[in-house]
Amino acid sequence: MASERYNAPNREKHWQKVWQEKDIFSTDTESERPKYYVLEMFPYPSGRIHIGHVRNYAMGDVVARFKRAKGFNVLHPMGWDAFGMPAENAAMKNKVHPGEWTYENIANMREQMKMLGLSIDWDREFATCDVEYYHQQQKLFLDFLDKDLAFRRTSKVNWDPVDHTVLANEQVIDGKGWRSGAPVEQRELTQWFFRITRYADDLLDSLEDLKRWPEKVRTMQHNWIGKSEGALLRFELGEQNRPEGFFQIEVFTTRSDTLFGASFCALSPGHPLTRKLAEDNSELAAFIKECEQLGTALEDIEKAEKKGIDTGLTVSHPLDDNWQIPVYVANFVLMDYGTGAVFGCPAHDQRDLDFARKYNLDVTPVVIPANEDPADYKIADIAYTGPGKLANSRFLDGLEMEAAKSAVITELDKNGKAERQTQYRLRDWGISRQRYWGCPIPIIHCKTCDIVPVPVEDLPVKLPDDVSFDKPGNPLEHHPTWKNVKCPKCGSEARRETDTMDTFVDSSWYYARFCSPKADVPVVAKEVNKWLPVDQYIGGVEHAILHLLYSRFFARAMCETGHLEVKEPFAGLFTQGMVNHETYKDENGDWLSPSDVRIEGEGKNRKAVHDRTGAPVTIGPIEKMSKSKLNTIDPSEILAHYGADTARWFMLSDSPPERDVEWTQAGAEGAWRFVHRLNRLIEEALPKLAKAEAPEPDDFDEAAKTLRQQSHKAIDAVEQDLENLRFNRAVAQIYEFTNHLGSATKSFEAANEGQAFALREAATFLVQMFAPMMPHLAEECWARLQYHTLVVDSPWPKANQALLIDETIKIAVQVNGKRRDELTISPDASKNSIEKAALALDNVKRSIGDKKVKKVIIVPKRIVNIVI
RNA sequence: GCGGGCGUGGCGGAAUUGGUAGACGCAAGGGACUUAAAAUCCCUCGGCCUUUGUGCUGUGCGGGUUCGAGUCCCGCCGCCCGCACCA
Repeated sequence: MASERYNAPNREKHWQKVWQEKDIFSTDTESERPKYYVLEMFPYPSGRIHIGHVRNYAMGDVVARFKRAKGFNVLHPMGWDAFGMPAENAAMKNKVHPGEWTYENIANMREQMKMLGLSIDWDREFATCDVEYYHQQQKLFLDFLDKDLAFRRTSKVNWDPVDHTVLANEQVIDGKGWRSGAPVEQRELTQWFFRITRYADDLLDSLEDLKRWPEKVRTMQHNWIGKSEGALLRFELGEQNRPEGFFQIEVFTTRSDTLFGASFCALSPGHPLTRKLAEDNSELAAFIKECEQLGTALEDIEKAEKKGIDTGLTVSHPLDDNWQIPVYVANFVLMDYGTGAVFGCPAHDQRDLDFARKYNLDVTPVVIPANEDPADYKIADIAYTGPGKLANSRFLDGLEMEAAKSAVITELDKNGKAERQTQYRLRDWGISRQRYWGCPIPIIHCKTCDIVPVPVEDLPVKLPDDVSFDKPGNPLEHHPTWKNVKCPKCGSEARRETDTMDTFVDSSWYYARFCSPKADVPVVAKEVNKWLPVDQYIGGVEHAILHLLYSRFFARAMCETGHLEVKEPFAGLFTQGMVNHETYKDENGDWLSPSDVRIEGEGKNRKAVHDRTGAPVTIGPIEKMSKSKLNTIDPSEILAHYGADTARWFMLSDSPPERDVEWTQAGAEGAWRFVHRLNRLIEEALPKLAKAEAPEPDDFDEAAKTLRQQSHKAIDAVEQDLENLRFNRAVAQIYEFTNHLGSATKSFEAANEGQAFALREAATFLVQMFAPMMPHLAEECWARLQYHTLVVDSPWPKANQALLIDETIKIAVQVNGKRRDELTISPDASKNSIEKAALALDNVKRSIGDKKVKKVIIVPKRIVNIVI
């Protein structure tokens, strides 16, 4: 009777075909059911799916299938984030066209993803490098331009002076270009920007409404926008040495209260005054050059040792003309934030303190903590940033910080030396990229008409196919004909904009495009307003700020340009953790792939050798899977061997989805065994089950009733876990329930009507509760249970509330916080009767001894604590 | 450097959100079945103790709040993510 071993890969193919033939996953656009839009962050088509993708898409698929079972009309699309640097790198390395490389990768990955059995509406698939997609994106750009949401200004880029090319931050390694090895320089280029700062306040305030976003993501975005209310202060330059045309330094500060603690002013290396001074100060010019070699990445700039140069200039203190303050140029002052200049108050800012110690500048505390005496309060190595009362500050002495801030601004405002100002850390979004493989910016530069948008009817501006990557730099720049065009306005010789858009632009509106993926407008209002916002968006935390903030900007910008009515694109967000794996190195210290490594022994004796040569291998730390460390697992081997259900189940088990997981062979095998166990269990239970259409009997014996309670509790618990994306807990529930059903299958009798019914109910529930996670096996079992339907179409069972309530519960009894016994009692027993019963327990009596009971704490349904 | 997060047995983790720490799974050990193996099934499984208990101890480390802390507060340590041109 025992069936053939379940051939998962084989049966999975079968069920995928059935779903496809019945067109199960095409979105029903006419449905009356409530909509539910599930979206996972779409993948970059690197060529092969990654186990992290399996985790991400398995989660999304569980949500999609679960919501479908709950009666929603589900939209669950998939596409490709297909523009970007890797395609160009491949082109340079392998002489293959980026487009060809990308589409080939997409084909491979699509095939792999289809093996996962995802409930995706593949009819809506697109790649961002499809002309049809970027055509619409170019229209959006022109609309943004119209509303002044797109504009040009200069900004700095990393410049490789040998390759004559712009470098991405990740291409700058220790201040040198990754290919040429030449020290990077900074260059000012005129580039295109999106005016995200227009919505700074709205992007900030609306975070509060995103109730189904992780708190940490909201906090990160809040800090990223970085609204700070402060003051703009003006320091007059001393007449000595000051360059022509410069009279003052403007400084933004949130700590105007510390103005009497100022001991220096510092300019950014990029400040106009710095530039001017450097013209005839070679030391300063060299310093600027040194700063520029750090590249444009903020991280590198802030990690660098704090350094400065005394310019020899002084400014007068805004509140005392006789007080001269030295002016430095410092590498930690950012040109992009505030005014590019700061005043330093070393006592109350750590960076300023470090700088002051290095250059022997005064450190005068002006804010004194409550428990300190102003007369002898000194700052050592740590700046004091907390609250306190002002001291050493003339008319401010004794004031609280906030009062002092106001007092300073009010005083300075009288003679125009200060005004209140709000600053944001958020900067406008630079979208220009000097690269080929991106969406062309639809602009023509004409000598007479200046910037001319490409007329909508002339769109799309297609990327030319005949490009060469032999020369470093942007192939569009070198293209002989593409670049040269006639001006659409005056007809004279003009040239195309050769910058393409940041790939973040592509991913900032794809969620909207999925609602009408074939339309010849960016979005069809009726569709997009019906489906948006995305009800559940799932992806990695690494996108917590940029991608999600840009998408929120785009929705707003698309509202302003009349495309959308929904300004928040993602109502629910879930950020899943990464998949990690052990790392391995051979004797030469080179990384090894897990597939080349054989593990021997267990626990402390565990060691690794090279699979083919037997050479010893060092087991390294468990790290994020990355190509450079070779610790990636190719899911296609897993899929071919164990099947999709095993891979999906394992990725959903154990680890909470928001946390990282480690891929282990043992874990995969455990999941695989469970697949077989379920299959066997249904097989074994079959002869004892009531008929599919059998009515509910009037009577159930104790055993049948217990199983029914377990079934209903399990379906209820799994429902709640899936609703809250706690997949690991749902998995544990299912394991536990499977154990119950396993015992019942052994002892129950087919002839006992109540037992047969309870058993069928349990088996049915079990299949339905694991169906979202292991959909293929579920169809297999569903068919075996003689239902002539598909489990994918079956509605989620409703738990019977009456079966969820226990007649008695156990609560712990503590004496002085230590557990001494437990009490079995009715869940609605009164406090009084609980206390009586608890005090009557032998163990409790012994623990109390002859001591006096001081207090009895009773939390109904939870605990009793007797304090003696 | 700045911002955010995480830390519980050999391992992944659970803990009704302040109420019996270790559910469930993996690994391991023992046993059953088998000519044998695989598969399967059953049992044990945080640490300590010449007191095996109604015992002590235990959630990264050190303090604190509370009748009660893995959970809250303060201070450390370690790891991870982001930092605007990787996607």
